[in-house]
Amino acid sequence: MKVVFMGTAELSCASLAALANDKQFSVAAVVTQPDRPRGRDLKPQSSPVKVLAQKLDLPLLQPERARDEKFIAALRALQPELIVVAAYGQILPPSILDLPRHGCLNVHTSLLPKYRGAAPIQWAIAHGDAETGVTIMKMDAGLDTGPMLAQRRTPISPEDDSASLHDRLARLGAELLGQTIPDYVAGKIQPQPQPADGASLAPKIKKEDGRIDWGRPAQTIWNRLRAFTPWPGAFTFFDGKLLKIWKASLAQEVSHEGAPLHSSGLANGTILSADKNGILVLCGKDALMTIELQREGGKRMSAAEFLAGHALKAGEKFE
RNA sequence: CGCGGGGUGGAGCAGCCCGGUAGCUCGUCAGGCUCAUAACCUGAAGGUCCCAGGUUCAAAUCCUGGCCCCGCAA
Repeated sequence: MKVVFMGTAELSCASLAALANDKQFSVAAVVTQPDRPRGRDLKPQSSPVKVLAQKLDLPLLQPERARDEKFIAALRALQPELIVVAAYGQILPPSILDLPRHGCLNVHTSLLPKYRGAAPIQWAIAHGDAETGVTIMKMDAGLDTGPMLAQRRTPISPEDDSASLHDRLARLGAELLGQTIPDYVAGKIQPQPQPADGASLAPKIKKEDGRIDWGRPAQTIWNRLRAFTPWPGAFTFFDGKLLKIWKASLAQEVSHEGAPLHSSGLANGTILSADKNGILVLCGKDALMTIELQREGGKRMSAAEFLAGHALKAGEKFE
């Protein structure tokens, strides 16, 4: 069956690979975003999908805008029977959605209708959800509102951050896609409308989302830290410099000099202790044990390494 | 040439502005203390100060050119 694949991010690559490796599919073209300035020199860089497509020796299309008439004409000329979309990064017009006989399928990394939008993985962790998953749906004109074909769940563990969950969901999505398409095309799966209840949006993450608000409960900060790792990273300021926190653990029932924390009178963000186990920081509720961090311009390192070169004393504050 | 920080014993940093014996915290090793320890005390080993030129009586330090790492930005 002739398919066209549309994707841009790293997440898309597993799905593209699955399609390309499966003999029942023939990938007529790969559509990805144009090369964008990236990296330290701000030079245009290929998207991960472009790199993979070139490696697989697949035809590549990089329209500036997906709704461009010329691009749509080119797409139509390929006569795809199905279009598969995964983290492409542009809204597709109805003329594309209706172009292939079997429509457009999308791999979305959440249990729809929860977390529609750009950053479902991150928000599932940030909200402390016990599980998330991946959904294959038939695209319609709305934002991730199309009827669903298949879903698969995965638990979110305390060790998960967005990087680990991303990789797992990318794999799951690719697997599920390969299993679902044949049944769908054969008419064995009827797309089911998304439930009206439980819908929510997972908006794009902004840099500022990574800024730690020490006034929040440690549990919340910890969830957000894992959600925003590796990007944009959970960060705070110390000594006027940006300080990223890569890893931390929750420290509940902490006391300060024998007294419960909330009556200590200390400001949120205050360093309660600093030793090789980590840097313990007071939060709105409980405390956060910082165990891996990185100063701006510096390398990522353990708290013990950091403390060897930066004299941190109890009582100083993270801002 | 988008902006900026950095490369100093094994790790993390100071010293550089204002050239003149390379220092700190930790690790390692040896000894001591201890029922014992990741604790404490004493001592020791370990460095082409990223590379190549230049200036100078003298360069980690000043100048020029490279290489590498990182933050911002995307």
